[in-house]
Amino acid sequence: MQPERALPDKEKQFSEWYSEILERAELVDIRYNVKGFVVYRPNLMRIINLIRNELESSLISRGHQQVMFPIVIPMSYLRKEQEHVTGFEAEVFKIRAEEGEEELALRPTSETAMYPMYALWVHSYRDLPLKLFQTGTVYRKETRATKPLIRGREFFWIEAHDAFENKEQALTQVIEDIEITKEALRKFGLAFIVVEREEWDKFPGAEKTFAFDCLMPDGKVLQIATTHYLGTKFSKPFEVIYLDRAGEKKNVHQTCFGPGISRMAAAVISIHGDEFGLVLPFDVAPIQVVIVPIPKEGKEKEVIAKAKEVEERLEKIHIRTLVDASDERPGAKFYKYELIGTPMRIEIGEREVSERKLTFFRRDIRKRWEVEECELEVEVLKHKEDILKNLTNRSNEKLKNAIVRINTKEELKESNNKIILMNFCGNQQCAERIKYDTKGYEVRGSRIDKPEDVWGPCAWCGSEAKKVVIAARAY
RNA sequence: GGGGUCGUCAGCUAGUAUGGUUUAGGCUACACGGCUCGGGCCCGUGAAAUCGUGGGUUCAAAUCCCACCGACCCCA
Repeated sequence: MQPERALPDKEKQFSEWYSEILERAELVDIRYNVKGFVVYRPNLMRIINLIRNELESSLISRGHQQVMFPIVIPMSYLRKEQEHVTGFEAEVFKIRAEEGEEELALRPTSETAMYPMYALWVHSYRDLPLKLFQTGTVYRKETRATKPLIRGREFFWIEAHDAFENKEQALTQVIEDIEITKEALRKFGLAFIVVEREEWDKFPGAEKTFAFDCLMPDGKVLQIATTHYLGTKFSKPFEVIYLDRAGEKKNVHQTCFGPGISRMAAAVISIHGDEFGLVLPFDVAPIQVVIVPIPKEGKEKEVIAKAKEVEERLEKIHIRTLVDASDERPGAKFYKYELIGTPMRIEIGEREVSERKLTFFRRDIRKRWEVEECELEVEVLKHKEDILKNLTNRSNEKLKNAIVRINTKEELKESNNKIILMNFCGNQQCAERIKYDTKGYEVRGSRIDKPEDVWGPCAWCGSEAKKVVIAARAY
């Protein structure tokens, strides 16, 4: 082992670790040289597509259909809902209009692109619910420092936009969106908290906003998905109206759900990774098992034949397998697949062939062991589960240890890289003071996955607390 | 919006203070050949940089000056 080639310590120097892993594992290339825009390389796209498929099939199995809307939005559409424009206009990329044409915006999100069409498509309660999603990029002209996959001016996500007859149905959808996200994050082994955002911190134009936050290694939280109840705030200006069973005109109640694919990838990379590179659970691993043949002079054929045989057996049980028979040295291959996070490795050399054994290696714990060849399938499937369990436990543990309860201003000021649980008065001014006086702690909202009862006065201002909230530094 | 730091092969960089023996050097990666193969071997050879762009000063500019472009950081 050559320590000088290991990555920096993830916990101590997260930024350095993150930049290096993105480059070394060939995930992104930042040399495109436009602020906030990076190139996604094949190793990243394969992970991203697995995340994307997971979410898309989950949406489809719950009655959504896929669409694709234009990337440009006429400014007049964007301006139809007042709070919405106000929230986004500053960071919209505009395409200057030619003489006599309308100015266009690159979509910062697609409500105002989609809802004019919804108005044309929805006439009757029979057209509802309307559940559509698209996968694609959106654009926001961030002025703050950008970080690949975490804060870009272009990002890749899914947005599902649903329309219902009434509030109850819409709120049921919000719960379903939360379920979809939880399900996916469990497959990725990521710990999370779900919060309802404060009144002033909602998505521009939403009645209610719910968000998923993951804990990054530097103690900041990363919002990786949101779902919003929009009420009739958009259906009024966009006139998305249906006739109900009594023949009465009604505005639809809408929801929108935005799981961030690039941010989920960032979370998987950051939360599971270590000083040797990525650590991927099976469900997001482009290669799940890599077979490294170890040739000895004169025995190459037997070794390769055995490797191929093992590969075939694994493919039969739908394991994404690769035999790396290139002429690099075995050691170089070991490091390479550890760098890109391949969860399991099987080494096959002369010894394995003659003893009818296989040498296994697990990326998450970096341990080797031997099993009888006949145990192959059982062993792989067993460890597939075990790896996910281990990553989940680790990640849950870190989240649990980061959450602390505080009761006073002083405790909050002294907190460092913690997720704070505190009583809160509910005032925006108070939240702004907190952010200003504590080097960036933001009130993220109240947990809905683990609700808490108020146990004292507002930890900041001392007045009566209305709720218990999470406060954290955030990306 | 205000302030700062920095642009040299694909990556990391030496050289810039004091302009001139530097054919702009090294390590990694890359290509070819050899030797190997149970944790990134080793040996040899090669290719690779109009020193971010444009202008200026000078006998002479990567080095000094100006402008622009780009990246990064800090503060509001």
